[in-house]
Amino acid sequence: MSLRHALLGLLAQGPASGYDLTRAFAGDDGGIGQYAWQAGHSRIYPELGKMADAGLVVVDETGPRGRKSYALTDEGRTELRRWMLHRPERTTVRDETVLRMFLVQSLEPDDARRLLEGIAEHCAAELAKLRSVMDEVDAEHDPHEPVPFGRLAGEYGLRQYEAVHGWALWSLERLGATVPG
Amino acid sequence: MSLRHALLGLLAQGPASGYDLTRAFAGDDGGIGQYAWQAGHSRIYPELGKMADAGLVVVDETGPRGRKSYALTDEGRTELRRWMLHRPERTTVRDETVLRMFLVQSLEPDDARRLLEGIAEHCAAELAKLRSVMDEVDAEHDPHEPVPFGRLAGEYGLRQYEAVHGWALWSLERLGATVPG
DNA sequence: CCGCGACCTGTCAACCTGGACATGTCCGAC
DNA sequence: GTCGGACATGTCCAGGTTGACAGGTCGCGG
Repeated sequence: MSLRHALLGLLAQGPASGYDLTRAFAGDDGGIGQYAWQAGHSRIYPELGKMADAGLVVVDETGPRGRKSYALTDEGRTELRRWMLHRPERTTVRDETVLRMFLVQSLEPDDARRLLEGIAEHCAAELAKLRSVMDEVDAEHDPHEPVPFGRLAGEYGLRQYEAVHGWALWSLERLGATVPG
Repeated sequence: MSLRHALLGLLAQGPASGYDLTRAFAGDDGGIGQYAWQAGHSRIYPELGKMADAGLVVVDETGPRGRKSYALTDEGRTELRRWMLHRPERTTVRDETVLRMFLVQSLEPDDARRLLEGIAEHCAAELAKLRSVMDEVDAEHDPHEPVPFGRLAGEYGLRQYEAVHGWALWSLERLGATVPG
C-alpha cells in the first residue's frame, strides 16, 4: 500500500488538495508520476479520506469550489519517516519499459535493433528536455540555500536516462549494429 | 495487461510450465522479477489458460505430477513482436524504491543521509554480486556466438546500480554542503 | 517402505486500479 | 452577462493482483 506513503511524502512538502495531488501524479513533467508511482483522483480522494480517519492527515483549510486542503499531522510525519527508513526485504517493481528491455533478446536481431534505436533516441530526447529544466532550476538556486525539493529526484532521472541511453548503445554494438549518431 | 506479454516473452526462450514461470517471477537473482515485473502463480495459471484459449500458447507436452509445458504459437510470437515494437505513449511505472528516492527530501537531513548511505551500500553490494555473475557468463561465452539470452538484461542491471550508486553519493555531497555532518 | 521436501496445479475472497460517469463552481475573456 | 475551460470532488464497475486455502504427485535419503 504505497499510495498512502506517496501521498504522505507529497504532503510533507506542504498542504495540498486532492486535486493538487492528482496533478502531481498525472504529470509527465519529470515528476513522481513519470518515474515512481501513478494514481488517479478516483483512488486519491478515498485514500485521503481513510488517512484522515486514521489521523495521518487533517483538513487544513477549505477554499472555493469545495476545495479541501490536507496537511500532515505529527502522526502522519512519523509514519512517513518509519516507512522511509525501514528497508523492506523485497520491494515491488512494475515497469513496462524495463520489461521490454528484458525481452529484447526474444526478438529477431533486426527487430531488436530497431527497438534499441528507438529507446536510445527517446532517452536522448528526454535527457535534453530534463537537462534544460534542471539548468534553469540550478540557475535560480542560491548555493547557500538548501537543495530545492525535487532537485535530487531530478538528478536521479538524469542519471537514469544516461544509464539507459548508454545501455542501448552498448547493446546495439553487441548485436553488431552500426551505432547511430 | 503486461503479465500476458511478460509470459509470452519468457516462453520465447523455450517451453516452460506454470511452475517454471512462477519461479522466474519470484527470483531475486537478478531476473525479471527483481527489476521488471512480479506475478504469483495464482495469476499465472489462469492467465496461461486464457492465453491458450486465445491461441497464443499451446500445451506442448505433459510431464509427471500433472506438469503442463506451454509453448508459443506463431500467433503468440506475432503478438509479442507487436507489443515489443509498439511504443506506447505513456507506460506505467510503479517502483517503491524510486518512490523513496523522490521523497528523500521530505526527511530531516540526518535521516536523509542515513537513507542515502544505506542505498549506496546496498548498490555497491548488489553491483559486486552481479559483476561476478556476469564475469562468469562472459568467460563461458564464445565471442563468435550470439549474445546469450539475458546478457543484455544483466548489463542493464549493472548500469542501473552504477547510476543509483553514483546518484546516492552525489546526493550525499549535496546534502553535506548545506548541513554540516 | 516411509516420510519429507520439492514439484505442480488450481480456486477464492479481499483489495487495488483505471477509466467512465456524475456533478457542480469559479474566473477571465469576449 | 455568458460561456468555455480549468478547478474540484466524488462514485461505480470491470478487471488486475495478492495471499491464503486446497489438494495431489514424484524422488530420494534413511
